Amino acid sequence: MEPRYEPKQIEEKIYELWLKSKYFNPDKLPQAKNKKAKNYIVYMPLPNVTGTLHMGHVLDNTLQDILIRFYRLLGYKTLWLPGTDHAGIATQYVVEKELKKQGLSRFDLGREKFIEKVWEWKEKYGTIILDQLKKLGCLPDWSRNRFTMDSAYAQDVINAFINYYKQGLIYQDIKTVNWCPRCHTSLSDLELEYKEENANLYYIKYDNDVIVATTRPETMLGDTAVAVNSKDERYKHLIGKTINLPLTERNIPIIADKKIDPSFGTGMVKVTPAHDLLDFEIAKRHDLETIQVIDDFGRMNENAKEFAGLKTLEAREKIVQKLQSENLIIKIEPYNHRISTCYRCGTNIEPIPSKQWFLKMNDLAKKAILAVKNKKVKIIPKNFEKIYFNWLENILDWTLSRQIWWGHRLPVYYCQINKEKYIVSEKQPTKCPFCKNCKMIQSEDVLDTWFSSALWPFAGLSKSDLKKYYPGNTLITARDILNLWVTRMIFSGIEFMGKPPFKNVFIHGTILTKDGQRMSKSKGTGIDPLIYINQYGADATRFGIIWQAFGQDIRWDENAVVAGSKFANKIWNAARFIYYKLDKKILKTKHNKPKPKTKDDKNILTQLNQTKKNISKNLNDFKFSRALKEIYDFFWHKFCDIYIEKSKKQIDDPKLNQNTQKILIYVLIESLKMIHPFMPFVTEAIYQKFNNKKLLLIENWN
RNA sequence: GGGCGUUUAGCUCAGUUGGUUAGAGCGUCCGCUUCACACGCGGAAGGUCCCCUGUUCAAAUCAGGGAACGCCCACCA
Repeated sequence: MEPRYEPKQIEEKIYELWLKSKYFNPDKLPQAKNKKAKNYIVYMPLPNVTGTLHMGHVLDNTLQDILIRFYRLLGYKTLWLPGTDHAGIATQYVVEKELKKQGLSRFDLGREKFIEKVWEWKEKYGTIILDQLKKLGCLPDWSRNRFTMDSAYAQDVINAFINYYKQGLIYQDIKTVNWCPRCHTSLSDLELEYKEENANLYYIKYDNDVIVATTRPETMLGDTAVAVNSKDERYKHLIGKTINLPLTERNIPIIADKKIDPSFGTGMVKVTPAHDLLDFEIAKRHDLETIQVIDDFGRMNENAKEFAGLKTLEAREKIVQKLQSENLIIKIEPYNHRISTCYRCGTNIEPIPSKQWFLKMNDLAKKAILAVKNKKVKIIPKNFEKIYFNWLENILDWTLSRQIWWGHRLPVYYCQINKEKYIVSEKQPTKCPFCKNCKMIQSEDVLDTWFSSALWPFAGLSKSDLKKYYPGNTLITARDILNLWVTRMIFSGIEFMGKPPFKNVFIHGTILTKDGQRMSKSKGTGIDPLIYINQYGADATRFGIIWQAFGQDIRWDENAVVAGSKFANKIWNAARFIYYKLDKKILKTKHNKPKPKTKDDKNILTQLNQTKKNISKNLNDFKFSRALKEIYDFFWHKFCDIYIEKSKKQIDDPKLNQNTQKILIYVLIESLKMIHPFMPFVTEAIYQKFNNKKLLLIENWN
């Protein structure tokens, strides 16, 4: 053994050993023969095929790997199901960015060619993260790896859609929805991000008595009413009157609605049902007309008359100028507010009316709420349950359809003659039931990518696996996708499998930079974890991240990785001491629990026992950092600093020599087992020096 | 506007049900190349536990109030 632990030379070989063993597959484990062996199942949060490993993946997957390795040692049949997500908008966006470098848009290529490009991208980059996970030492069941667009998976997606449709939960409607003019698609409420914007609040005189305040004057061309609060004494006399909408020939009514806040602006609000979600609601209540003035690409349309063709911001300027020339702008005051943007490309969202498919959420939400209330699913830490309930209790119907090209197309087929007529069908219909003649055309829309990822816990498993490996035990993920993904998996699982897909949801922290900023590629604050893996080794990197992962926010500190590499070296050297100090006979015999002969013997064996218990308890409670500190403290300060030092003298004593050797090797092997889930490479490498007949991977915890 | 979280050593963080001199890693200082490890060993310095008030024999810990920072949610145009 070298005096220094060199991870680079060892990690790859060790990983090969594990791969060869096939022990990542629960059916190939020694305990698979034991009918009483229980399952421990973790479904990996699907990495997107867009990118590369980041610190969040490192944390997320290390935690999962720890659990799987720990429960495998305990004798469970462990399944860690890996896969990748086609990640609709996200992947489409990165491929579009690639195309843009050549001056092309997806529309230049057309749908088929573009999708070919995306598949090329997927083939090229789809496995990068999975390969990186191998470097990290993560060992999911590679034999069961899935992609969310595999044909079996796609079939489950279609089945799910049809199932919901048959129950009457899916419907088509025209609503004002969140629209990304760049991605050219609708978005669900969860797919928005908010940005602070320094804007202006324009006070516009619509009539001598009617002054409205707005941040978006350009939408006024689509106004179909002015609204006041029905209790607002100032304006009671105006309700029911009709005024002329400036810059147009149209007359619009003044209406009363409870949602109007009398204290904002003048207390009078322009109502633009086509371009504001609240206004759309108000219009529904008052049966107002919807006039669209902004098109899919964020430009003014023909309804905007002389302003047609202008981008919204240009139109805003022009319209304000014109209003000013007519003395209709009373004042302009600076106003900060939050605007919604597309969570993938950052473009400002434009609410526009659009025909989309929706999933009724009421009943599904109730089931998901109940699952947590009845403790069928536990969310840890518990305060996240509030976020979960809050979202579900105020839920709106889910906009399922997207107008992008990369994804699962809706199993909806339209008649070519009567284009409003459609059927929902698993396969391309042979005959159109409406005109009896045409070849029906499949909907151009694809499903929200989260609709398919919501099915992951069962769509990722084969039929025979479903019986064995559903539901799972634990889901580990970050808080930002709790509702986007976890909640939807829960109600999908209940809906299609009759049971929630897992019992525990553990939400870990978010990794920030040392000065508390969010890590992000665009800000340049992201750190590539491979730097640490290459410099310090995978074990040290894992150690570093778990060491810090106590709370919800983790300010990344490289020093923890340094501590990890020192610890790996310490373990290596303690083993090296024992390896060279002990009689070869004792090394090779089975290491049964020895009896203590001295006070120091007794202490170390007691402490070992206690540490083992503490680790089990902490891992059971998802207190990973705590467990790591336990074993760190035991191994370094109790075993190395005290016992190994004392053992040097005991070995010199003929009466104690043999027994002390037995204790040394026993405590070492037991420690390797405890450290293994956290630092799998160095522990397995050492174990192989002592016993190359078996893998530490499948040792017995007790 | 609602909800949540954080605030402890120079830095990153522990501190479980209130109980001796408040801990770890990294850093700093001093000593040591001792035959597992200098990525080491032995030792040391370093804290108004954010502030105020209260409960208590006893508060980093509990209660009330406040401040700073951060996050999430919401249809104030």
